Amino acid sequence: MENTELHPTKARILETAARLFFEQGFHATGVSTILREAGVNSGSLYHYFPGKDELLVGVLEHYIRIMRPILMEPVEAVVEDPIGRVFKLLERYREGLVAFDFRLGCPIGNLALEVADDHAEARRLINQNFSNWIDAVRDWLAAAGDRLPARVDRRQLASFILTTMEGGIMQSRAARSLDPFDASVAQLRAYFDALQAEAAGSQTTSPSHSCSPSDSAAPTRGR
Amino acid sequence: MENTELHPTKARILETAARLFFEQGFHATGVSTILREAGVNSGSLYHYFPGKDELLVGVLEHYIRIMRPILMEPVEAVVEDPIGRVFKLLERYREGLVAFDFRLGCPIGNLALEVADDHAEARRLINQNFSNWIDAVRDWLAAAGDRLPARVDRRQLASFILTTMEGGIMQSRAARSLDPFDASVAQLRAYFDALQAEAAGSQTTSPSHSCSPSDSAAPTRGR
Amino acid sequence: MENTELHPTKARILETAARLFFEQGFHATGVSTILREAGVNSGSLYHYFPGKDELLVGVLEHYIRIMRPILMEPVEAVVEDPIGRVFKLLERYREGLVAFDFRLGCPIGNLALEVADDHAEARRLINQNFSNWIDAVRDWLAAAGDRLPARVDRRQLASFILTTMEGGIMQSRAARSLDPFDASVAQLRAYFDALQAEAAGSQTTSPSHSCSPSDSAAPTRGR
Amino acid sequence: MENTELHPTKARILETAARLFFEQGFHATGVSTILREAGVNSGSLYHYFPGKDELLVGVLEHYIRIMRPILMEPVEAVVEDPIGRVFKLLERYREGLVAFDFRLGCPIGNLALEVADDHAEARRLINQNFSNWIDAVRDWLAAAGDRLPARVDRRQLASFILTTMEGGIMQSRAARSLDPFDASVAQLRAYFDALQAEAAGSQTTSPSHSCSPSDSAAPTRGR
DNA sequence: TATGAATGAGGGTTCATTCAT
DNA sequence: CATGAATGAACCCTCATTCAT
Repeated sequence: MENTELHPTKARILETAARLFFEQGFHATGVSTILREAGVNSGSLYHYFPGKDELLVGVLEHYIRIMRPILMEPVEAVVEDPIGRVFKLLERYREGLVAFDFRLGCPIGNLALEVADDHAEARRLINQNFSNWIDAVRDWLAAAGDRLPARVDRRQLASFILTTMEGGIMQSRAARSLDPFDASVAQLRAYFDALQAEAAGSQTTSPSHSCSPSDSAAPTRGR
Repeated sequence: MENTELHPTKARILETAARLFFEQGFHATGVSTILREAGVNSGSLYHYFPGKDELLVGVLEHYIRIMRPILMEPVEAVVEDPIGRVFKLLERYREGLVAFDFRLGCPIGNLALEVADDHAEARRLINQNFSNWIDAVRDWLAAAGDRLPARVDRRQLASFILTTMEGGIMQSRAARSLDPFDASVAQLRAYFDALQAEAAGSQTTSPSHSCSPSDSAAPTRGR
Repeated sequence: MENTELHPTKARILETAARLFFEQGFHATGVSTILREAGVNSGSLYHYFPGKDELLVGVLEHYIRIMRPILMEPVEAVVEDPIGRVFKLLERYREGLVAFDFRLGCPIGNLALEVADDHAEARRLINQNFSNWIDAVRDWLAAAGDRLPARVDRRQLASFILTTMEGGIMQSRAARSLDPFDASVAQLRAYFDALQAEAAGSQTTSPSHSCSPSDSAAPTRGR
Repeated sequence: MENTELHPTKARILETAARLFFEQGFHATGVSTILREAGVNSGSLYHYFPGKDELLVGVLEHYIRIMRPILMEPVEAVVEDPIGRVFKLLERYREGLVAFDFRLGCPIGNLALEVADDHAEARRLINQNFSNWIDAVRDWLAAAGDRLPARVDRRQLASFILTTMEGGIMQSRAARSLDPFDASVAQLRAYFDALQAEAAGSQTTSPSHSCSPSDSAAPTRGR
């Protein structure tokens, strides 16, 4: 569905740049590498993008377009339970860590720390990516209804989930081990358990279909 | 105390490189910039370091040396309460965000995402930095004794605190706002409250000097 | 009246290129700039002109076409006296210097020094432009009849007037001041006065309607 | 004498750039050509000059340094008569036209029309070159004493000589013929004759050692 | 005719590094 | 140890031009 209206060459440039920025970082990726791997020559790239910075902007807009279809919707298709979706999403990132041998994490997180300061528009779009991610998760949390205490701000909690993902991935990449990621997710799970217990305690209705700690997406190895 | 045994030129190179890698990132910092700002010339740099990569290694070792004296010890000097120290430390990073207008966060976190994949030794040292950070916090948590449930792995929890810091900073830099950082810290605080409540519930001893949620370092604005 | 038979697109290309070559020089003007400012695309330009060099040729032919209508004829319409026309023409260039803040001078002169060596056809047309300019002024001088000494070659003198204009403009642009131009014109005026005096001395007829030095177009400031 | 204190590499870059800018113009000369012909590689050039623009500035400063030793002093060594020096100097430029087959003229004049508008510092130095040239000639004219009328501003007249040279060269290059240059010099000579006649007429002393028109450096062919 | 995507050589410049002094 | 000139590959980008539609 993505890039439907885009010129194929432009789409190829965008996808190649996205991949390389993800794999190597923005500064470490030379334009010539993008050109070679996209099978395009320099003039064409600069026909579509004024410069490397604008290509970065294009990549970040690309991520905004694809986030829901390739990240949230697959999770929603597989898991029904709102809170289950949260941990399923985290599991996806966990799988990515394994699949790419800890060398890749979250493309937005990488760019956030590398380029945000110097590129105003890029920073804005990185923030937009984060914001959309949080909003999608917040919608799941909202769907959890009274299974979470009313006092808990759903958007703050969603932001905390993003925090857990990004912070967990950062440590696991450095450690080349799932342990830190799993540890963080386990603690988040414990927090959710406490929240659900609190919500259940302050209610008259039956605390049905709770997510038990035991079906955690992240088995807390090394505990 | 750091760099006591270092040649002053080497120390100047190291400190300049550390600052510039922090401010601009590793790839975005040219060797010539380091030379200019350190007031040395290339021959001197390459006398002390075989190359830019090894300079990065030196910087990361430098961070290992200074972490406790400039990060943990000041916190310990100001706050006595073990759990209070955790949130005081987070407050330090919060102050850094404000002081540098959201353009600087955690130097190790930046490098972790930018260079970890390609530099084996750098990755190892980044991990060592994280590990030392976690161990220091774990020691504080251990000092909290039975104010936290026995079932909670102290090191896992310390790692989760690092996760909260790094993930919160990443979002706040992108948002150029304290809100995401504060939101994450507020959720962490809520988790700690739950843990302390649980620990207090399963005990006969008096739950003295608990850190109440109200003295949070991070006012949860925008909730 | 110019470009009557030209296709409007071709005319627009020509006028835009002429303006940009004048403002920026030939090499400093990119084809893409011409395209953008003329509102055409590359295919159209290369439909009308085989390349940038031929566009230059077209521009020089364009100048040949417009020189008399926009340069000589307006002068002739305003001034009747043949010698007066010479200095009126120089005054026009003086006004151009002021109007464009010394950043523009004579379009042909610019191209003469920049491209004449490498473009045979361009050099020929630049020479043709100079030649036409000189011929027009020679006609004026011829109309002055015996007010100038018979021994003076009218075409040589006309060439010297072109020399004065080009050399004066070159210096005034460099100085960002009218002084050098005015100085050169003042000296030329003095030369004309001497010539007219000589002619008057060797004649029996009345020295009517002489151009007195006092109505000089170029007030000799800074003398 | 020039470049005595300059590093040999820097001097070679400067001389090569000066020659190429002269032969091809500033924009038409690629940095890579300068590097190749100077036998230097890019890093070295940028070690001495921040960029191509500053190299241009260096070249113009170079011209300021060498103007008197290679232009004025040889003329002074050969010709004693002050006014004779003026026309000897013009003869030198005439010889240059012939020697380089009308493809080279005055390096400063070329740059004046090509780059003056966009490079503030270059424009200033071009003006300085012109100014120094004029001052040197003015000194000769001053030495002519009462052989020229007192009413004639010596510096204005010197500027007019520069004008004659630049305007004459421009036309001769376009024409690939000495005729325009010679024509302009012939007219200038006629003007000088008139001035000297005027000066002689208003004096009691004998008009000794006048430069007669017949010993003109520029035989007025094609008259 | 018009359109604008594609071409690829070359533009000026910076890079990390080496090495003679 | 220090100096700073030298190296040349690589950087991002623009150039004039071609060509399929």
